[in-house]
Amino acid sequence: MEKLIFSNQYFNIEDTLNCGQIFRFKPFKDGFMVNSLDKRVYCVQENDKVVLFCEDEDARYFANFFDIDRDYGVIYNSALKSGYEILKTSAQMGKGIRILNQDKVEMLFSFIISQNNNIPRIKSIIDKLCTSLGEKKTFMGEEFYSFPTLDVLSSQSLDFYKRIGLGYRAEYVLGLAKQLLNFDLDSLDKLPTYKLKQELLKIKGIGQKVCDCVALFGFHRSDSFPVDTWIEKVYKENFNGKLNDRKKITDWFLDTFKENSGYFQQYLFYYKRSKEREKG
DNA sequence: AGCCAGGCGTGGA
DNA sequence: TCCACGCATGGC
Repeated sequence: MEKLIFSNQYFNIEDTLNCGQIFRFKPFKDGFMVNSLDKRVYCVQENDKVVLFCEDEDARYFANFFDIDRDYGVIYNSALKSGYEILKTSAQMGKGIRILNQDKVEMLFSFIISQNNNIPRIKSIIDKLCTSLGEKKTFMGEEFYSFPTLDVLSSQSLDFYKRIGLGYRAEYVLGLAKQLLNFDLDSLDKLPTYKLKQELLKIKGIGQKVCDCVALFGFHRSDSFPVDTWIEKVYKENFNGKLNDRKKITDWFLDTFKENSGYFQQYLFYYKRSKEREKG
């Protein structure tokens, strides 16, 4: 078992997990179990440290997963200095958010499932995918299931996907699985962001918003700014925005925040969604 | 009970 | 090109 220790100055496990970028995690003892592909890491916040436990051979994977080489102080401070009060407030609340480096395939499936759906239900559907099609593994005496392989995903019936609650998205998921079988997503790494998005948009079921999420969470393109119902709300209520078209709203934020867009988007999304849930 | 969720594809103007 | 609409399901 490997133990990785980091400063908590710009690293908070709970905020990083709850800000909507990842769906495969659960509270465990004093911390959280987090899954990615066929791997698992146990994360705990201890005093002024974040401690990660994983298999020895996964140490590098999870160090990169949590984006540990990036200086989030620079990002955080430019959020404070942006001149937008709501962004300052959001950043202060989400100071410990990091943008994870997640698996590209897993992100495509996760976010094609996410459209017109709510986060608890997205989690539940992805969990069903893993428990019914994934491989059973053991970590720290706990059983868990890996994310299914493309071979398995692409050989399911349409009816299977409908049964686990995907509704009209079932066709998208099966189609995605079949298309990815013979496609290497890493080959898109070298493309500029606009070109990467052009490629992702060719997949049926993937529109602007899902495409932006995959570019940000799977390819770490921080010049992406996903606009969903929550962000549209922030835009109108807190930025006094007048645009209605989501693509144009995305472009406005990209033009305003440039390379910091993706990080700021997560601060704002997390803040707005937390606020709304407090009320309810 | 009824509105809404990390939206998208389609068909008609 | 733009817009309105339907869509499956279940969280709240």
